[in-house]
Order: sequence, then structure tokens, then C-alpha cells
Amino acid sequence: MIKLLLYEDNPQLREGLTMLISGSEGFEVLSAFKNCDNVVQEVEAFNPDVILMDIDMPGVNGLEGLKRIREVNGSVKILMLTVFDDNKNVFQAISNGANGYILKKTPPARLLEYISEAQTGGAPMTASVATQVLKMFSSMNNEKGEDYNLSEREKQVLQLLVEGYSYKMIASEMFIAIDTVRSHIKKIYEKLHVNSKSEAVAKAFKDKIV
Amino acid sequence: MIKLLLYEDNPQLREGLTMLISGSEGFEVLSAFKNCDNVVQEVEAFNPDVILMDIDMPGVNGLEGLKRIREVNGSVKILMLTVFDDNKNVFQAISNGANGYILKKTPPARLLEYISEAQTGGAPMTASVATQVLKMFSSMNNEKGEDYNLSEREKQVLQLLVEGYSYKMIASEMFIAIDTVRSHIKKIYEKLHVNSKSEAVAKAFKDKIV
DNA sequence: AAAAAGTTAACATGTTTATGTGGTTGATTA
DNA sequence: TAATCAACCACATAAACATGTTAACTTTTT
Repeated sequence: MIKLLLYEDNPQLREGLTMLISGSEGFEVLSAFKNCDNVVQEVEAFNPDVILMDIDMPGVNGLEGLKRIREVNGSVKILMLTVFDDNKNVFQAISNGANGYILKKTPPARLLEYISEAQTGGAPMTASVATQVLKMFSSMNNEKGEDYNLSEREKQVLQLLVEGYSYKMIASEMFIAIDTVRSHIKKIYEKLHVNSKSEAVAKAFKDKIV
Repeated sequence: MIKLLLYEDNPQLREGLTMLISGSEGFEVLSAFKNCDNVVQEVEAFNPDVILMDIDMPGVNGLEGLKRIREVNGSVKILMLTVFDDNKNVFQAISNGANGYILKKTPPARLLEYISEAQTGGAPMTASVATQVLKMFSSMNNEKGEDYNLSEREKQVLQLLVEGYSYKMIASEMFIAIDTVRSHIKKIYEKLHVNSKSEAVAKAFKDKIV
């Protein structure tokens, strides 16, 4: 039996969702509220498995409610409900520890699946929301223009440099002579267009070589 | 009618998926291949709407195939198929422009939905995969844990170290004696719990001090 | 098969760092 | 007011690093 709390300001939708969920085998809505004004106390009192949280509510809204809950409870699953797949809200919700982000137009059967998935550790999200997430993900990640053509061995050496190994330690770690380490490093400097260990390490991070 | 190409090395699964998809109203598998060796030519020849791409294939695997397609075609929708929800592969696939990432155990009916969603611009992913994505998302966005209590002056020195300045250059840049630079750096090492320039630089990046 | 690139290694020379010990000054805090 | 801390400076020594040259051998590419 999955126990839920519901936060939704629209009375019709609140009633409808409660009826739908509580009327389904294995689901029970413990209580439903029209805003998050006392969300912390309510969550503590009812100790639900999953919370359905509308984003747009008068008073304390869903994002703020999410934050408040996460300050005291990191384990309850929270599914955000919204009418839009709004970029900004999605980002906010994810950063604040929401477990999923689904649209209100989600068909009832699917909604119940999503709740189950959230309860078992999944992060259900509608495809349109996932699109936003993926866009953000790839935009904030990498551009990594140059390749630098480091050979395998050179990458290994650079990796160890980054980890703070001295030439001597690298030599012993890689079973080669210290002079060979020097050779590799010289080559690395040429390829990265740097001339010191620190610069190489910095570049390795910046350009995500390691 | 959604036109698909299928890449999957397992003959049974390949046949099964082809039968399933082509046997469904509104879907058509144009062709199915057991590896990505000629993926670019095939995609150009068939011009599909959606591509189902297995990750693990002999020869050119799915991730490499994805990359090759994206080099010449940014619009075709590509859904990655895998048996696991493997962290590393998910990351790779997303970075390389996959439109969705679904598990092979996905029930047939749901698979068809996913294909439709991808075709209309969504990014379907199973809840378990989404969990990985969200974890990565919030981990790369986190605030630095420790503060390390670096003084203003120490931060400046560290900043210059990261940029590859030698002690001498730092001294002249900051209008202080080289021995003072040493003092600062010693203090920095203590505070960061490191004992070499490279480690300090690496830590500066990792913990977003600079 | 020839050319190019990668890996290994040695030798030499000068520079830079890491580390220790010592100190002065001025501002903040207990 | 005494103590603490940040910022400053100096001298000394051993270790680590940067740079140059040379060269044998292997693998990959052309």
C-alpha cells in the first residue's frame, strides 16, 4: 500500500485525484491540502511514501514546499505536478531534490504507474519534461573543442600528474624509467601548448581530458 | 507512419522487434542491422524518422554509431536500447545527442509509445534511467562542500598558481617578495591538505575554489 | 616498403619548488 | 591588554622539474 499526500489548490482536481488514487488497489491518499503553508508538520504527521505536489499554488507554492520538505526529509518521494513543461521550474525542482516531474494531463493509469515508479526509486518524468532536462544537461556540459591527440601512454601520465604524482612516482607506477616519464611529459606539454605541470593539470580539467 | 531503422546484434531480438513494430498500426521498420559498421550510409539511404540503437554490439557499437550519425544528421531521433541502466553509458549517450534511453525489458506497448514520443520531440526514458540523469544533474550542480577557509590573499595566490604562474611571477604580479609567496603557498597546502602544486591546482578545480 | 608516430631510455644543465627555521608588523579578538 | 592571525620578509638545502640532445625499437599509417 503506497501512502500519499496531495497538494493541489484546485478543489475539483484535488477531489478528482484523491478519488482516483484512493479508489485504486494499493494506493491511499492520507490527506490532501490546498497549499504548503504547513507542509513540514503535515509530512511529519502523516509520514507518506509519496507526495504529489502542484507547482502553482497560492501562498507557499510547490517549489518552496519541496525545499521545506527536503530540509527535514530526504527520503520521501516527491512528484511535481504542473500544467506546463516549463524549463525554469523543471530546473528548480530537480535542483531541489524532486523525484519526478509530470504533467497534469497525464492519463490516470499512467499516473498510478508513475507513483509506483517513484516509490521504488525511479524518477518518472514525461517525455516532454525529459527533453528539457536533456537540453540543459548537454548545454551545461562540455564543448571540448580540441582533441590534443594525446596517446594512451601520455594520457596515463597526465592522469597521474593530475593526481599529484611526482615524476619518480609515475615512473614506478608505470614501470618505466624516470627519463621516459620526462619524454612523455615533454610531449604532453607540446601537445597542450603549455610549459609547466600546473598548466597541464589545469588544462586537463578545463578541457576534460581527465 | 513512423519509419524506423533498427540496430541490434541479437538475431532473435532483432526479428522480434521488427515483427512487433512493423505489425503495429502506424509503424514501419525500414531495415534492421546487426552492427553500425555502415551506419552513416544506411541512415542516408533510408532516411528514417526514428532509430532504435542497441548499445552493446560487436564491431562499431551503439555509442560510436550514435556519434557517427550525429556528425552528419542532427534531426533524426535516436533511442538507445540497453539491458542495464548503466551510469556511464547514459552519460555518454546524452552527451552525444541521444533522444532517449530505454531498457530492453520495456513492455511492447510502452515501447511503441516511446517511439511516438521521440518522433514528436519528446525524450522518453525509463524511470530508472531518469534517476541516473537526475543524480548526475544535481551532482554537477552542487555547491562546494568544504570552504577550506582560504584568506583573500591565499585565494589570489591559488588563482595564479592555477593559471600556471611560477612563484617568481606571482611575486611580481602581487608586488610581494617571493618568500611571501612561499609562505602563502605553504599555508594553502596546509588548508587544502595537499603537498604539491599539482594537487592544489587539481583540488582548486574539483572543489570549485577557482 | 617507406614514413610517421609512439614508447622506451640515457646524459647533462640550469631552474624552480618544497620545506624548515627564523623574524616584524598591524588588525582583530578574547 | 594579551593573544591570535594574516601578511609580510629572509636564508638555506635537498628534491623535483624543465629543457635539450640523442637513439633504439615497435606499431601504425601511407
